[in-house]
Amino acid sequence: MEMYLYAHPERGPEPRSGFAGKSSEEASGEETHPEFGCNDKGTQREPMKQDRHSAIRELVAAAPIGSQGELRRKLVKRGFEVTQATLSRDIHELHLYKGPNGYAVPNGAALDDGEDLPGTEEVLNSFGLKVKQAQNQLVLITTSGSAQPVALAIDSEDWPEVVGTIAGDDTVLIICPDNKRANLLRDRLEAMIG
Amino acid sequence: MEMYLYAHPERGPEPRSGFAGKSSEEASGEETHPEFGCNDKGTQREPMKQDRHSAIRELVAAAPIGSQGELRRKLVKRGFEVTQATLSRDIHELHLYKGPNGYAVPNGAALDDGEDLPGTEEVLNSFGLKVKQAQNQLVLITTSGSAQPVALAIDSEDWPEVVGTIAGDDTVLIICPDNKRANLLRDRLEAMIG
DNA sequence: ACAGACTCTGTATATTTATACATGGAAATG
DNA sequence: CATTTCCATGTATAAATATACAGAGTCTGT
Repeated sequence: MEMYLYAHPERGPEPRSGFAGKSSEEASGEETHPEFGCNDKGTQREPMKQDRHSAIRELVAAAPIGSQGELRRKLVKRGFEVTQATLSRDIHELHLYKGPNGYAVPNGAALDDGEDLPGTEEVLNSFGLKVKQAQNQLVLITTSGSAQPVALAIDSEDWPEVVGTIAGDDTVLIICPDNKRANLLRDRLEAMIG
Repeated sequence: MEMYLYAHPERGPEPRSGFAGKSSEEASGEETHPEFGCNDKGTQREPMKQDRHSAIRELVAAAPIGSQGELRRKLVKRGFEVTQATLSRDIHELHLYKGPNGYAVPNGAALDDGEDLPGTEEVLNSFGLKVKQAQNQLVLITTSGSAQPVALAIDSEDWPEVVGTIAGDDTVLIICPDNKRANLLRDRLEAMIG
């Protein structure tokens, strides 16, 4: 949900899921033992959470961790006594992902609801320099370092004249179905470059 | 553990998780209804699973899907009648990740465990989305950030139909000797994507 | 020092996900 | 054709994850 250190669009309440039995992981009774009553962590102010988060990041990066119970055991070995509930929250706060190989740190790509599409016309007008054609291929020259965003904008247009784009640093290669449509697209792009 | 087609270092039995109540998602009783007895899918051979997988990829890419129940409802709207159990398996087979924004397609950047070349079939199955052809050129769309590793895998195959490849962020351009062989290669790649 | 606002966390439980079994159909075998 | 093998999938249920509540420290202002 919170999108990490980014835009944070956030929408609904975003429910998560549940818990129940004892779990084969924790085997014997040892899951719920930090005394009982309730809180007690205040041992040394509160930097504890920070450290725990760091530890989690390390552990997750080091070896595949498939469940919060497993993570909990590893944390205990490092001296962090916490319950599964807290780990669930930690994982949420750290924006970790869970996949085939257990938990993983986020790798960019996650931007789902990002609404920051600048608009092809705008981007081209700002960074586009010129367009050249070679049969069904178009080579779009942009200002240094802008090829990537420009290609992204073009891709998002979903134009039928565009089969695909590949961007370098200041060059975007656009593959068109055929010469005819490459021509068409070239005119359109040139118009946008102004 | 079926392990499927992938590198999957996977260690032990790798347990997953559970299920229990009725879930607010499915509200009234309608989750478990496809008759009962058992199988019945054999309707039209078996391409059904393939289509379902494609649909899942699309839905997941289109909007944030936070649970399998939610995914199930969207699939039903598209005509796919399946149970949560099947979706759990599908998601496993598609190597999808679940994060702050719901399910997401895998990101090539996460390939840090294995040291050996993953193998074209595995990589394509995980990151390949679709193939388009423009004359003697093929444009392979991959999940965000996975083009590089996919291109690498294809290059290492040393196929005679491949003259060369160039990879961007989510697009791989493959140059073939001629249209005929581009066609041949396209079919092969599509088969590997599933 | 006390009340109010916050934060962090545990407990108990609701929700979600993964799996052990079992079934039925298609394709492969004999 | 009967038998054996796979495969995809449903059902029931175990396992895992998220959350509603509530309590205990910490701060702050009065």
